[in-house]
Amino acid sequence: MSDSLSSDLTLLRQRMRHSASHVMAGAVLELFPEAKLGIGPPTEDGFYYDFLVSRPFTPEDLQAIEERMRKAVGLSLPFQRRVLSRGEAGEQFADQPFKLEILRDIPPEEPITTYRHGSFEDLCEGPHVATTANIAAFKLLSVAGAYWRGDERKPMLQRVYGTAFEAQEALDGYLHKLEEAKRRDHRLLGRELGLFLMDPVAPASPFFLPKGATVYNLLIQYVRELYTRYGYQEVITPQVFASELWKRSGHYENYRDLMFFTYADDREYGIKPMNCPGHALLYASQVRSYRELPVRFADFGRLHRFERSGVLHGLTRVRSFSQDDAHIFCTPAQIHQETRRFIEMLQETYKLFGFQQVRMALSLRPEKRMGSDDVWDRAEAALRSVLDEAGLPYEPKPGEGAFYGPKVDFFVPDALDREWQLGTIQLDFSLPERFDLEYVAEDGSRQRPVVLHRAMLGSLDRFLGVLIEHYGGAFPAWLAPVQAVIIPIADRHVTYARTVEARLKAEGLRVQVDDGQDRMNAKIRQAQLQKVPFMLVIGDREAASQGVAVRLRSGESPGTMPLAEATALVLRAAASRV
RNA sequence: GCCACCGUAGCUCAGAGGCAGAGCAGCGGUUUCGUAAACCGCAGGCCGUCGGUUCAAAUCCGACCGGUGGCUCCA
Repeated sequence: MSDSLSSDLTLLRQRMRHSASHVMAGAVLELFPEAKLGIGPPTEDGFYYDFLVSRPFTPEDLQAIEERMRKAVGLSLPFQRRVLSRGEAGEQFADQPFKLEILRDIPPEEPITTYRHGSFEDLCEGPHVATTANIAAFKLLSVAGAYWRGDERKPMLQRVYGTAFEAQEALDGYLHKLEEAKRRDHRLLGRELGLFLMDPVAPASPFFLPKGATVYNLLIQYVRELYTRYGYQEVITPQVFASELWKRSGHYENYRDLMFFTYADDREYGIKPMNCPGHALLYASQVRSYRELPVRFADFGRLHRFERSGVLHGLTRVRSFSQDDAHIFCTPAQIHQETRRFIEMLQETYKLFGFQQVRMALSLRPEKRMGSDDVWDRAEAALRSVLDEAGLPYEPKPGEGAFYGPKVDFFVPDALDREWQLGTIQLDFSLPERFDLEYVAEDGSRQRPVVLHRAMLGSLDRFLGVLIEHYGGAFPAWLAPVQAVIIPIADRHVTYARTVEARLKAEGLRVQVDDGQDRMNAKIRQAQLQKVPFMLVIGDREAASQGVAVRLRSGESPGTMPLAEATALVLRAAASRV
């Protein structure tokens, strides 16, 4: 599909979905005449409309609304645009307080327009499809609470979500994708594959079972290899710091609600939510020369953040986690080079995991900030030039930066085309000030370094959750917690199976013998369900020939081969990291 | 934190005022099998917790804890 075609389709869908939201609002008003209307825009995947109603919608209500919508679509009602004066509009929406509020916010020079289909007329810029019949295929999906204007101090409305497509097949495809996403849910796979569990005694804090811990540690091992190549030094820092530290770093003032505290000897301690203050102490522990910069401290320390209960989700939003975290202390002139090297490392890594398209967002100076304009100018320019040189598209986001510095966030689509934010690199002018960090420059003067907070995978817990969904639980051989299951057909084959096991283990492979009483068929089924990459079946023939019959989880069977050959096959797959 | 919904065996779920159920998993036995589920049996429960209504509560009501989908948040 060409770019112009795909953008035409995007526009068509936007219109259709916007129109569908109007049709939905019309249907809701027919069924709930007292409903007050919020807004009803199209979204990335569909549309929604917000309503203030006396009672929340039930699934039955959704059905009834959808039926009314189908009627309206069947009637091929034209969408008619109308330009109103402010007075007319005020009258038209006299009993719709939210619409009046929107009306007040429309700049005086802009025209007021409405769109009408049938007897329903809504304040709206448009555009819309020609008639309701153009809404080819739609479905209402869910209902949830949503604050008016996204403000938690404002009333909570009922938001009905739906989606619409230009053809039934496209809608079916989308619904199928939702099903597939459900099937790959890392919370289900995490249990089925024996990777991790959660327990109410530690809400939102994962327990990694042996298999999950294996994958987790393999990720760390991979990152450590990169660190060796890219010049990072790993450090280990405390878990709990007296509150003085958090006061000094500013976390106590700005981040306290998200921290856990503990008390001992009449002293208050904060459990670390971030590694940076600890690393600042390490940096400050000795006089630093410009010759040793950049200093890159990496830390896999466990972090705890008291996330609000409503935001928690599986491994992707937890209260206890580790990051592939590192802080780079460098001169302002080194920002460019350090950022460039980081992006190189990050792209190498994302490619390895099969995340092809990296999207980047560059968050620029906010209203409230620290550091001089000169420093911001140089920092932003440094980031821009790196991104431009990398030839990667990025979206500048004015005002979105943290008060302590600009940042770049990295997003990738997974196997189901869902986008995740993984990496980030954030400049920090505040931390060096607060900890009075210095280095001795060439001319002997004391200078202030800049700190770069950076992570490629982000929270490893979250990244593991993303990977589970990305791979659907079928980890590539290098990451699979069990790389091969050895399946003896009958008890008399167990002895030889143990020999095979010993041979593979000697090569550093993670293997298991299934010596249970099940039939071979059941053992294969079990290994398939556990998504083990290799199954090595051993019966009379194999035992006699000192070979193994190889089966892959794809269902392919390369057949029987000598043990040495099978070992090499598994080793190659594990070593290639693909 | 806010709105809605949900908590019954390890897992998936049935039971909706009157004796606590099934399948899978587990355990025991029989079977020794050639590429996705052998057969028979056994065991398994403070029905999330606390309180209330009732002769009687898994079931109705309330609070709390935990989870799910959104919203907000993600210095």
